[in-house]
Amino acid sequence: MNIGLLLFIPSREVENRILAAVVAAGFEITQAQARVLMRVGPDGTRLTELAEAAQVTKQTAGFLVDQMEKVGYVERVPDPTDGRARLVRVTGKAKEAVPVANAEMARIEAEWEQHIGRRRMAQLREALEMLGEITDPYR
Amino acid sequence: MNIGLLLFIPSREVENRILAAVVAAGFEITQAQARVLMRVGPDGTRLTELAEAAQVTKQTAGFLVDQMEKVGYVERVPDPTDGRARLVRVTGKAKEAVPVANAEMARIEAEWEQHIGRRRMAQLREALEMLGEITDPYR
DNA sequence: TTGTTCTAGTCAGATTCTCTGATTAAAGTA
DNA sequence: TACTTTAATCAGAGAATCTGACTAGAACAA
Repeated sequence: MNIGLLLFIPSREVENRILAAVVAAGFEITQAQARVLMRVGPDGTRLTELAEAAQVTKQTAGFLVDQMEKVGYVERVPDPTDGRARLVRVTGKAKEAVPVANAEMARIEAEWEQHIGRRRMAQLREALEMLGEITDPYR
Repeated sequence: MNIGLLLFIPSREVENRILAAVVAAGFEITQAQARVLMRVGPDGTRLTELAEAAQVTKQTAGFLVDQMEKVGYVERVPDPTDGRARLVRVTGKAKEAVPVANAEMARIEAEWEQHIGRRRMAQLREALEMLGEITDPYR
């Protein structure tokens, strides 16, 4: 079976479940917004970088950041090192969602480990980490 | 690092590259259409099943099948076992894209194997196949 | 057989996401 | 200074997706 599909299925499972958990906890956020939000670094990240990391155009990233800014999940602050740029930063409000997401993620990982075993789970993660080195445009 | 993201990145890489290869070969198809098309079985598949497998609503699946039908990649035939249903079938025209997609997939897998090694590649596939058992709504 | 309920698919309408192309302002460079 | 590049935004359009309502056939219960 096609490894692209094999990757896609659990990837979507994780996305769906984490989003559902976060939304159930009262946060108003969409999948597309979350994909961008996930890529915001601890000290803020430029829009252009976000766009590249999330693999969308700057316009799309800007659109999603606009929405998240409106509901207060991110803020834009001037970049002190470059007058043209602004840094997108995650606010405290959005950070409250992190433990919710982590809890659901832990639940999923536990289920998976239950099914495929601890050894294979570790191998899966190792292989994926390495693949990230050549496929993640963020690095 | 979040395993959802770790899965998402290479998954999108595969999608992007296969789509690009197929489009470059002269086929007019989109990512969303391809995701549905991939799930059509050898003897045809009902729209409802396609929707479930591709994790979209019936309306969305219908919309995408309409488009693919217009350009001749699929056809709808009555389901002999159920007067309400119709089977979506892949046409010969669309099947011509399969070797193109397979070739690109092979190229990607070779690159990956180059980077992570044959053993890890096999472990990755094994783990993903097993995960599919509990996460693939098609099965 | 005859209702009643369920299922497959479609229609209508709206929202969300995403893109291409053009523009502005600040940096970098010759 | 003048030219080129870069970060971000504006404007407009197209693609993908959804919710809700509907039709026709199937399944089932009395």
